[in-house]
Parts: sequence; structure tokens; C-alpha cells
Amino acid sequence: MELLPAPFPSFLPRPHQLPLSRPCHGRLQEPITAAFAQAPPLALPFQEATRRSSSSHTPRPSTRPCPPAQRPTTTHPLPPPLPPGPSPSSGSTGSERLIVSETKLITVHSCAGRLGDARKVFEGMACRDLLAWSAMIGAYAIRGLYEEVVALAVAMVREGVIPDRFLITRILQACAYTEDLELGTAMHSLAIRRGFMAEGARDVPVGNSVLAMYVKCGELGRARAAFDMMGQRDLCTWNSMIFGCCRSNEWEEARRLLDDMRRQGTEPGLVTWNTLVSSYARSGELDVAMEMLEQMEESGVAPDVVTWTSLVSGFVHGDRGGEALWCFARMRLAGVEPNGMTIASAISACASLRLLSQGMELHCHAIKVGSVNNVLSGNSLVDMYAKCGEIIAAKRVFDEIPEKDIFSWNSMVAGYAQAGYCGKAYELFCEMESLGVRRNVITWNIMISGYIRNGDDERAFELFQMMESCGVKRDTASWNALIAGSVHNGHSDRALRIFWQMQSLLVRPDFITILSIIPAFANLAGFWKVREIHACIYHNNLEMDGKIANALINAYSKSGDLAGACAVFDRHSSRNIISWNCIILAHLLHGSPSEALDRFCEMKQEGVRPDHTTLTAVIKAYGLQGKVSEAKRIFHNMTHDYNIIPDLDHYTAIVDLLGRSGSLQEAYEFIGNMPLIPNLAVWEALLTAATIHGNARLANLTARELSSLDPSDPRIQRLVFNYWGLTGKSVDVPLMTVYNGGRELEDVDSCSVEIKNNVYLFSTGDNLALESTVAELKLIMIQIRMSLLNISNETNAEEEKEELSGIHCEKLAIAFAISNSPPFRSIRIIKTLRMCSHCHIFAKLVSEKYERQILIKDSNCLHKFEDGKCSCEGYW
DNA sequence: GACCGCCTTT
Repeated sequence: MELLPAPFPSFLPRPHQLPLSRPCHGRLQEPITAAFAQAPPLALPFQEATRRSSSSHTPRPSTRPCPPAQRPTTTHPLPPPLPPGPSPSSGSTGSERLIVSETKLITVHSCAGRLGDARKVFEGMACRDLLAWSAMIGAYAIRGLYEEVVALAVAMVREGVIPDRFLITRILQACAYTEDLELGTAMHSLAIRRGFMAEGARDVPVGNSVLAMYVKCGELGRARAAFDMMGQRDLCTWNSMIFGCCRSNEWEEARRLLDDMRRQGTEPGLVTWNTLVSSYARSGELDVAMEMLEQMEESGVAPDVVTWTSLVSGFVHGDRGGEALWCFARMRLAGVEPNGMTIASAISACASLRLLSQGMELHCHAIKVGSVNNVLSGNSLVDMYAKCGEIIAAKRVFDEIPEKDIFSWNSMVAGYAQAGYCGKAYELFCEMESLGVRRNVITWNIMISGYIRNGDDERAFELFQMMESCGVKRDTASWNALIAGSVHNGHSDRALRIFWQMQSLLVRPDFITILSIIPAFANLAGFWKVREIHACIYHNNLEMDGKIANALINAYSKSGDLAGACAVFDRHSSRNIISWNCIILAHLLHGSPSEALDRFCEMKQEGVRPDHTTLTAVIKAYGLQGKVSEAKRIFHNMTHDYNIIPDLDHYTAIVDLLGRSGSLQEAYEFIGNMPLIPNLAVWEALLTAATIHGNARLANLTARELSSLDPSDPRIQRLVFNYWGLTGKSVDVPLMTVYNGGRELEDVDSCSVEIKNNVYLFSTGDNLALESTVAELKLIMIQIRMSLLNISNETNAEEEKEELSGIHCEKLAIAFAISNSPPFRSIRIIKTLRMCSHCHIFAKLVSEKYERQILIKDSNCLHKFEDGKCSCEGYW
């Protein structure tokens, strides 16, 4: 059976009986087909159209009252109804001549750019024939004012003028742009009635327009029906159909059409290849897009600026900035000049790769080709400068964008917020409101994320609460910002609560939610919880995402399950440098430096270039093995071998290594000779070494250095306090008077233990700890008392201090786990602060006495206690 | 035929 569109009746009502205008935006006041409802249908229409026309088969009243107040408004008033008189077809010779001259005038005005004058002439015409309508519609069409074209087309048809094949094509083009399926379908039926679409018809342009209209309206089924019915096809026909398939993700069908067209003698052209390349690139199938590029070049079609731009922007979107710039370079080599869009995309690539100098070069290029004032390039530049830390340059570019859009504002607000200038960001945020720039959900998300990442949780939550009352609906990213920020600030429990709350409000978590929440599971709970979220990811087919796999490796490792981490890594199909770093760090955390180094070799064999994190891990691995000279060799040759300049992390690793090997003086001198200003981590490494090796003089010296960094920094206060606790001596630095024996600081410590798939939280000095747990702890203490009596004075000092601040949380957790889990089952504890030596000894003794493996992950290291020994070998 | 900004892993 033939599929035909809605009927287009032959009978047309008298022009003055129908309103001319219709709203430019939104749906028709009534279906256009209803205007001709008095006539019987002539052709079998589409199902939908049949229903519509058959329901309005009853004759309409001959006149329809239409008071001016109720007339639909348009941005451009359409011509008033014509006075009753001779119909256009029966005009006298004189009036015909008038029409011709007025039509010419419309064309002249239009060509001279005086669209308003053209419109005035048109509206003043007493009688308008097809040519007059064509001239007026054409004037709008060539300027891309498709809404107007559609409005005029409706008015024309209602006035009883039937468009010819040329005008039908134009109107269909406008329908495609405005996605006006209704008018488009009516034009299709008219084209059929006029015989333009018949089997033997040679009118390809009309058929192509119909096809393109259905494709743009997302009606692939109707497009296919039109395609199959076309008597003749040209390159454009195939292109439209292939585009339609790509747009609907019907990739196989698109490729079939490509083969079909070649078989039927039409060679794919530039647009065909560009459609395929850009569609694959846009959908993230970048490797297939590159394959298409190859095929394109093989078939002798030279890629143009659109081909390359699609690829550059595709790679930018796929977070493959390097390949984006590589494509850009290939394009330049091929002699293709980039346009504003290409440059904008290449600048984005520089932004994501933090390539300031290359970004600046592109800025110069944008100035040269005159696309610097283009809002697209401007926005990319703002983003690039901000991401490269050049916030002043970013602001300068922003100020010079003549017509800022929401992207410009958001990029600048994000630039400030991400650089930590939340006040500046908020100023702009307020300025947007006062200037009447509508802030969207992204603007709000930027502010929320900015505040929470800069530690101002309160303001972040305030904005999160406020946004809906300001008329902006929260989306998944708004929730993600809170979750990621909470994890970032160490509030994993709160992150989990938000995660559950969003699900109870039926906000669907996306892969970023999962990615953000995985560290929370790892920080809070044992590996069963990590397995749970892993299963959840698996069921949602998210595992294939490389980033999620990386986060999982890390989570398994941190929760004490090295085997789980290895399993994820080994099945990881798209390993990158981060995946390798994760697995190397996992082995390191579990005290297996040789496995970590094996992985490093494997990685190099696979051709993956180590980055600064890898090399830090490698130095640490050598440090754990006591291979000082190997570590030093890596350190000294890293710039030459890997083009990586040592940063503070590498210096810290070397200080740690020297400290472990007991070369305290060398470590101290090494710090003195550093070209960088030593930070907290560097001094902390030395303090640890000095404390463990019992070098009180150096420890005291280091504590002073630390407190001179920033006496108000709570992390430093805690470090120095811990040192004081470890040595049992008072430190001769003024900051020690700041707090009362460190009580507030000790209060922060908490830990979690997972038993039978439940997670229990304990805090140091927890007065609410279950009495039974305290009793159990006392029992354990009695059991191992004999051994405890033999330990050093240092730890006794700690015990005294513990009496002051309350029982340490990990002791409570161990006691609770011993009495609530089956015998011999391993105990996994995750705590926020570093373990004290008394608890360390306690855990060692419990592991021996109760024959349990105890894993305690503290802020510095993972302690694996087995048979009275710890994997850290007493150095942490 | 292409279009920049938010939330993400070591």
C-alpha cells in the first residue's frame, strides 16, 4: 500500500473568510488541513493526518468571527484580509500589471536589504498572486528567517494561493528548520497532488526537500517512506537519508545506504563523508570517525574545514585533546584554513591539556583571521586562560566579547570559582541577575561546586536550597557537585546520605555520580560495600567506562582488597596512565614494592609514558625496598628520561627514602638544597623519620620549621601535636598554647569497620560507645596485658594521653569486631587520622593472640597486621 | 555537514 500524506483539498475557501496570521512560535491555532476541511480527502493520508481531517469533516460555518483582540499575535503583522472582490485568478489586465510592478518592487527592496520596505509594499497590495508571495517568502528565506517563511506560507495557503514546485521547496526548507511537521506534511501532500512526487516524476528537488524535512523533524519512518517512493534520486537524496540514519543512531542502516548508493552508481561526495565523519565524531565513536576519514581520502575526496572541525571538536569532547590538536595540525599541513569554529575547538583542546603557549598562539591566529570577536572563540579563550591559571587574561577576553551569551558568563564564573576566587565568582553571579542575564542550572552548579570545593559547605548548601525557589530546576549535576564536594572535603558519610537522598527523590544517578561516590565507599567502608557498588555498576553496564574502573581499582585497594583491585585492572579494556598509577599505588599501599615495580616495567613495555605520579610511586617503591641508589638514579634522570621536572612530591619521596634508610643528616641537607620551597609534606617526611629514629634534636628542629610554615594550619598543628605525643616531650614552639592539650584535634578522629555488610562508625573518646564493646576491650586488654607490659616508655606516654582524650576509635572498632564477627575472619578498619604507636602495638598483639588478619587504613598507610607483625614494618 | 560552559578517576 502506498503511504501518502494528509489530504490537500482542491476546494479553497474565500480568502477573507480566514484569518491570515498565526503565531510565529508554538503550534498552529488549528491544523492547517482543517482550513480545507470542507473538501473530501483525495488521497490516503498518514494515519495521524487521517484522524485529524476526518474529525473535522463537517462543513465549517462560512464566516468565522474573529475580533481583533482575539487574533493571534505575530512579531511581524501579516497582511490584512483582502477585501471581497475579484479573486486573483480573475483579475483584469490593469490589476495584473500592478501586481507585476509591485512584485518587482518587493524584489528590489529585498535585494537592497530593505526588508521592511518590501514588507510594506507586500502588505499594501490589493491583490497578491503567486509571484508576489514567492518574492516575499523568498526575501525571508534567503535571510534564514524561517519562522516568517512558515507564517507567510500558512497565510498564503489560507488566501487560496497554491505554491508551485519552487515555492514548495522553499517552504519545506523552512519547515525543516523550524521543525514544523504539520505544515511540512501539508506541503508533502500538495506535492503529491500536483504530481511532483509521482513514480515517474523527475522532480528531485521537491522530493529531496520533503525527505530533508522529515529527517530534520526526526521522522525517520516517514523519511524512509518518501525515500522509497522517489522516482529518481541524486547525491543530495542519499546524503539526507544517511544523515537521518546517523541522527537516529541507525549506524548499520547508514553504512548500508553508503554501499547501496555506490552500487546504484552514485559516488559519495564531500557532504556524504562529512555527514558520516561528523556523526561518528559527535557520538563519541572517534575511531570509526577516523576510519571514515581514511575511506574518504582513499576515495579521492579531500577533507575540508568541516571534516577537520568535526574531528577536532569530537576529540575535544571525548577528552582526547592531544588527538584534537594532532588533527588540527594535519589540517594545517593539508593547506585547509581553519575557521572560527575550528579555532574555538582547538583552543578548547589547549584548555583541557593546559597548554597556555599553544593556546596563546591560537589566540593570535583568531585575531589574524578576525574570529576573535566571535562569541564562540571568545568563550573558548576565556575557558582556556582560566584553566591555565591566567585569570586576568581570561577576564580581559571576557570583557572584550561584544555580545556575551550564557556560555561566556558561565565560563568566566567557572574560571573564578575554580581558581578559588568564589567572591569574584559570586560578584559576577549577582551581576548577571542585575543585567537580566538568565542564570541557568549550570551557572548555579558552578557556584555550588566552587563554594564546596573551597571549603564553604554552608554557602554551597544554601545555594542548592535556593536555586529551585529562583526558578531553576536542579539536575543530576547539582547533586553530583554536592556529593563530589563532600567526598573532597572528607565527609564521605554525608556524601552517602546525599547519594541516597537523591535516589529517594527519583533523581537518576549518572556515571559521574557513581564516579564521585566510589571514593566515599572506599573511605568509609570495607570491601563488601565496594563490591556492592561494583555490582551496581555492572548491572548498569557502566563498568566499561575507564574512569569508573580506575576509581574501582583505587577503592578496592584502599578498602584492603588488593585482589579485587588487580581483578578490575586485569579486565580493564581501556587502561590509561591513571589506571597504571592506580595499580602501582595499590601494590605500594599493600606493602608490595616489588609487584609495584613489576607493574611499572609492564607499563613501559606497553608503551605507556610514566607521569609524575608514576615516578613518585616508583621512588617510594625503591624506598620501601631500601634501594636508595636506584631511587636516586630515577630521581636524577627523570627530566632527561621522561621529560618530567621533579616536583614537591618527588622531593618528599626522596626525603622519606633517606629517612627510612636512617640518613637523617643527608635528608636534612637535601631539603636545604631543594630548588623549591619545602611544603608540609616534605617536613612531615623528615619529622616521621626523626621521630622513628629517635632523633629528638632533628625532630624538634623540624617541628619548628613546620610551625613556621603556617601556625594556624590545623594540619600542621596536628602534626606537631602528634610529634609531642610520640616523644612525650613538650615542643618549644609557641603554637602549642593554641589548643588545650590537643583535645579538639583528637576529637576529629573516627573510623569505620564493616561487619556482616553493615558499617559501624566509632569516634575517639566516644562516650556513646556500647558498654559491651568497652567491656570486650577490657577483656582483650587483660588477655594481652603481659605483652603490653613489655613495651617502651614512648607508648606508655601515648597510653596516658589516650586516657586523657578517651579510648582511640580503632581499639573500640577492633574490640567490637572481635566480639561480633566469626572467629578468624579478617577485620578491616578505615580511619581518618594516623595510628598512634600504642594502637599499632595493640593491633599487632591482637592479630597474634586472636589469629586474625587486621587491616587498618589510616591517613598515611595501610597496615596489614598478621601473626603479630605489621606490613609497614614499624615505619609509617 | 560542525557549536563553547557545570558535576568525574591516580
